[in-house]
Amino acid sequence: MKSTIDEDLRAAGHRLTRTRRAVLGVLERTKYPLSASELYERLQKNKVSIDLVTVYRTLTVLRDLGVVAQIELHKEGQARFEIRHGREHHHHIRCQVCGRIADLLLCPLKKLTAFIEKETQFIVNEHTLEFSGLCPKCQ
Amino acid sequence: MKSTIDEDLRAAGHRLTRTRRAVLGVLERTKYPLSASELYERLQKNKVSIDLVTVYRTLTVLRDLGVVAQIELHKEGQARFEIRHGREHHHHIRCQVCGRIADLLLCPLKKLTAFIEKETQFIVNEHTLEFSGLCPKCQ
DNA sequence: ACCTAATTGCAAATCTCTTGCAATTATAAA
DNA sequence: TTTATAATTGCAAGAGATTTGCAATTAGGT
Ligand SMILES: [Mn+2]
Ligand SMILES: [Mn+2]
Ligand SMILES: [Zn+2]
Ligand SMILES: [Zn+2]
Repeated sequence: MKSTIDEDLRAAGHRLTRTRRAVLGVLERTKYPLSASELYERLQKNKVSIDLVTVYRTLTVLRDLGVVAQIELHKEGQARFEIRHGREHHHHIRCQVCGRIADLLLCPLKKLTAFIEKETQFIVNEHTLEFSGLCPKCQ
Repeated sequence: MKSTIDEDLRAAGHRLTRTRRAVLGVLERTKYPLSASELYERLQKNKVSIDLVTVYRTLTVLRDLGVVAQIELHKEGQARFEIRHGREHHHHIRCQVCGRIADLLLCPLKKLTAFIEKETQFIVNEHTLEFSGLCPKCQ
């Protein structure tokens, strides 16, 4: 039933290279979604030399495979990515002052999605749900 | 109780100029959120000559005043704006094929917001909720 | 009419993300 | 192992959206 990331990549004709392993490693170790440039910085700290372009291309591949999720937070101007493989679908809240992002381990949109499909006659494939406000420290 | 857009602008030390009136006019007449460049094109068709930079600056002012809402749809890469003043808070669904955007005249997040505030200790100020899928014509 | 602050246009800069292309590398067939 | 083929990567350049600097214009109040 469940496949490994390596299997997912190979099934699509891709390879799990050293650089991809490094990108996945950083994402696995981080508990909130990272932007491409943040990821790039962390790789450099880890003495892993990968061009920023390669980070983007890697994220595109992993996102298209469904291994990582692309998340766009309100007014951030840059996409963020986090591991999706083997994790529960969830949403986030972001502090407008310090930028801290916390997971919301829930999704309340099952019923609403069915309702919207009936009302609009659209087929709903995706949704984004994001909150922002003030974290405990910044209040 | 209710203020006019003109009053809102003046209260903040701004002026309701001809160009701002033109921007607001286009937004009033359009039933879905427009990007800055779309707005710019429509102004040109209306023989209103306003620089794209001015469109951006106008939208920033109106957004900060709460007169228009800034909406970011998943993977669109550009912000959209629609009149908020005097309208009900609501959300949208976008067709992944033709790009058509429809209003969803609902918001199911009152209770969830209270729950999240209790759970995370954040104060929630904003949320974004967006759906995407296939519209009836593109299925 | 005069003063001051707000507004605007134009050019240039930023930021994020993508593309072209040649060099490198992984994988598997021969 | 050698060879062929396709995937991967880096570097330079390009694109698209949005912002900034600055001088010229304009709106409103006194
Ligand atoms: Mn998360
Ligand atoms: Mn709307
Ligand atoms: Zn969800
Ligand atoms: Zn809502």
